[in-house]
Amino acid sequence: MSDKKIQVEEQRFKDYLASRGLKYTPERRTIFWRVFATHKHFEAEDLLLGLRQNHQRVSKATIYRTLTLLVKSGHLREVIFGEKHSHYEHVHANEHHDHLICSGCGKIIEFTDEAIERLQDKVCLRYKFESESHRMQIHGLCADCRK
Amino acid sequence: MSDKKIQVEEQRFKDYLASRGLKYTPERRTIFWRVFATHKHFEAEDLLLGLRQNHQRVSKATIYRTLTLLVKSGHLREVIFGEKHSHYEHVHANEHHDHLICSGCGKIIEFTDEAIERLQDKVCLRYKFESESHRMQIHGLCADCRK
DNA sequence: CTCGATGCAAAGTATTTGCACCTAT
DNA sequence: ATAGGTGCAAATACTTTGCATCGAG
Repeated sequence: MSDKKIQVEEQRFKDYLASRGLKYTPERRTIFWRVFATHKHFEAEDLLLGLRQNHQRVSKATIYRTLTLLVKSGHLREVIFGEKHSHYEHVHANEHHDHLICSGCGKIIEFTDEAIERLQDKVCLRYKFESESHRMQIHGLCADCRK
Repeated sequence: MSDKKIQVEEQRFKDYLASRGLKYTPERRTIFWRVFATHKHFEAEDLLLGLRQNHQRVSKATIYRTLTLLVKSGHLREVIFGEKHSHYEHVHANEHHDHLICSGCGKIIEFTDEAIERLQDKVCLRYKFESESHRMQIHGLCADCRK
């Protein structure tokens, strides 16, 4: 994502906060920019370490509190990959993807498949179920690890 | 599942244990039968409470240790429904199903869809990925909760 | 009789919360 | 000025582990 686009997102975040009387503090800005500085999935711990290496010290509590806000504001999505802690990824409008998770090297490959999306909608219809979100994960070995 | 079938599974479990020099203790038998006495998804805590109500006291540690064994022996499958703790379900040979999870009442609806399964295989081919297992979950509102 | 199993309590992980002090608005 | 935010340490929730004792094979 370009800096330009990140700034647009940042404004959306500021607006979100302002609209409910919350504040855009230096800590929140620091976390916001670190989160959008990378495009990989990450965990709370990764974020903490990344900030430390940049000599930007923010407490664990604030990181968790801010991640929660970023999920509520629609900037992040929480994903659980069979582990007991959360992973986060950016939300990109109009794009849904699923994951292939390699049990060999831990690599996470994203893919999109329109046909699967449509079939999921059909399943919902069949059960009169109103879908809010969905996720699909395939665990196995990636091409490299199969060799 | 009929008692007859459960006994067959129990034998498989005994064999599994025997084959690696492990023992079929009264505690393990107690847990085994409770696990197969119901067909719903359950959590470690449910199991503990269920046993308590039956005046069968088994320690939490043993429950966790035995659940791990039942997963390894292929009797149970571990599923995570967006919460941070595990849910378990029986493994039935040759049957794979996915889940609709109602965010209103917490109900979990199982469904199978052959077309989706086939498309998942195609995705794996596309990425030269060797699938070991997969799961799909759709979160939303069930028919009852939509009213 | 022996090695694995059990219960308990303590230790781990990942995350949340209470509180006194601080600061963006 | 004041409601909301921060860091810290303690609390929580779920699960695992160390250890002394027990019991299945």
